[in-house]
Amino acid sequence: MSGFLETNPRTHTCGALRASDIDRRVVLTGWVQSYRDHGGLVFIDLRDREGVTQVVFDPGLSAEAHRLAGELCSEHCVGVAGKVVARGANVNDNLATGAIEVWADTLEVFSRAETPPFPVEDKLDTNEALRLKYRYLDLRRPRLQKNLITRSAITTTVREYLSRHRFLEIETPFMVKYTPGGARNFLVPSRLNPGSFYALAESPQIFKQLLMGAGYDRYFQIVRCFRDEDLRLDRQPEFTQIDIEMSFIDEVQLQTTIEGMVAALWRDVLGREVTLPLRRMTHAEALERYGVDKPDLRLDLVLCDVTAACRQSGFRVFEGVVAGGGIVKCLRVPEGERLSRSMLDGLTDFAKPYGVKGVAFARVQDGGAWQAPFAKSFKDEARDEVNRVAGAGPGDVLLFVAEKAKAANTCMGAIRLHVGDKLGLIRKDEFQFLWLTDPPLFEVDDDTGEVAAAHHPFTSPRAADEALLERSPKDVLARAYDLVLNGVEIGGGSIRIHRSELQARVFKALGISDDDARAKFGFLLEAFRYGPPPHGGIALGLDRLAMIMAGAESLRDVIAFPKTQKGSDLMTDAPTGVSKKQLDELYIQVSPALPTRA
RNA sequence: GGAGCGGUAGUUAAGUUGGUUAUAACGCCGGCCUGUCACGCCGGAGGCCGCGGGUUCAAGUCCCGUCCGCUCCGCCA
Repeated sequence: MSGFLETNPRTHTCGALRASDIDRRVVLTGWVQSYRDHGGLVFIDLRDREGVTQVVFDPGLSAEAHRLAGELCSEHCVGVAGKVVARGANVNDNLATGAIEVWADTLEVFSRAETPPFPVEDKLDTNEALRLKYRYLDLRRPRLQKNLITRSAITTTVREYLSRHRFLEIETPFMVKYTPGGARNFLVPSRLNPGSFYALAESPQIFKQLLMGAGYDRYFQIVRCFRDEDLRLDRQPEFTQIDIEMSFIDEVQLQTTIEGMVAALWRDVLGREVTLPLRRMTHAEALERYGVDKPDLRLDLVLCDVTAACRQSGFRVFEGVVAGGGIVKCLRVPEGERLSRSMLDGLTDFAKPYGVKGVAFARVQDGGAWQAPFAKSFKDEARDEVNRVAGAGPGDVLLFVAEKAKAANTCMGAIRLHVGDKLGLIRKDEFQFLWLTDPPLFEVDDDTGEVAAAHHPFTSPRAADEALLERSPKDVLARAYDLVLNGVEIGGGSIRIHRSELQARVFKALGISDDDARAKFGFLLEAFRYGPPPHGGIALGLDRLAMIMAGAESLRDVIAFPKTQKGSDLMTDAPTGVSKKQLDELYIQVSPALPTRA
């Protein structure tokens, strides 16, 4: 049984052989992808992560190998030795190795496979739950293997690029002090300190700033982060960041460094050139024109604000919303005849989850008149002004949402993408990068007036806005930036505060008392009493980056062992309950209100 | 916390206004086949219709609940 690999060490992968290898004696290993028994000849497609090669068993060449081959099944793990032969008239153009085949004289079955619960191939869309339960089989599919190979290529290039630019890769703790604010933390009980908990780091933010203080002026880490928030297509509870921090730079220098890395990634991994510098847009412009803080620029449609024109338009629905402090947002869709009545009516249902009551629409006629249910009540001057602001002309359809600003923007942003997708206006082969700049430093709650950090409390305000910290916090803009790619936020960062006087003012604006600040971030504040450098950084979402670069549809497809939307791992069955003994050791009691679990 | 979609053979799906024995394809098992590559041909086995209640003479189908998966809103400094 043993000994095959000793006498027949693997010579090639299953994606390697070409016409130039004809007559060579080779040894391949892999899994049986498919099996075609002609009674006389037996063909198998042998698969490894590099590709597929056809292997032929001819009883005339080796009766023993042919006999063994007759018992093969899908997903058996085998090794074959034999000669590379030209396919002649039987070339298979669908295979990279299609010019040749291997005439095997020796077959070793390393291990047999039970019939897999689903076929190991790309095209079938098997139920996600089943795929996750048998993740190790799912991961055999070429599509997923390609994704993980791409992901590995990304981290290789990142390490090369950053090392070349004198960044140091430094690890920081996962088990950290709980810090309030921001994402919910996973907690880890401390056995040695009963009743006390670590938090799993939601990011290495404070540690990398401390490293700057310590003089490691260029740091990076490809690091796992943990956030106990609800999952999405592009959000997992544990995910990986390319975490970066630099001293003695401003935002443009940092962005230039990151742009260089992005260009290197696209060149090395995808063989595509990225034009630098990347486009920039302010946060305010993004909200105004795209309704979101992560515009997808593969689509040319833009929104406009027609609140002023609607204030006294005669159309009471809009007037009422405007009088109540809301806004009216408009999307101009060219070639509006392609939008059917049922599609337009359907938009109201589409808008509901956004807390929007309705989506109004008007077809613009020759001369600028509207064909719309509310056209009669809409004053001509107001209509002309809307047409002017929207740049509308005959044939266009205008879509309107009138709501509070946040809901109107979010909803119209979503409608823009929805309609653009329906009409095939999104250029799917493009990579549209964008730096989003100058976001507000604070988020001010409309109802309570409470001030919260929009990014994190160490983000520096723009120098010009410092004077507004006390007077008008909502107008203070931050030295922060997001990197957006095709409508996905793939990174975000900021220039940090390194002057304690400024930090104190920001804390004060946030309503954090000196005592609070000391209790929560005391070690950072103390560290920054000892000559911290000016510094700033960014964190890029490796998973999202990999998802886009690999052309994957879900974050799960670029993570080897992802979790379901409820955060469970269907393969290992995590999370599970634990024994009373384990809990006792940690001085933890599970609430009796909970039904007990395994 | 909320909304929507889905769950039928190993897999992917069909299953009509509730009505005989729940279909098909692929896969699987047995047989045949020396140029296939989605091989082909002949035969066969395979079902807790997610789970629990209810309505009904009768439930895969209708109602209620529940579990799981997916997508979204809220949430993600």
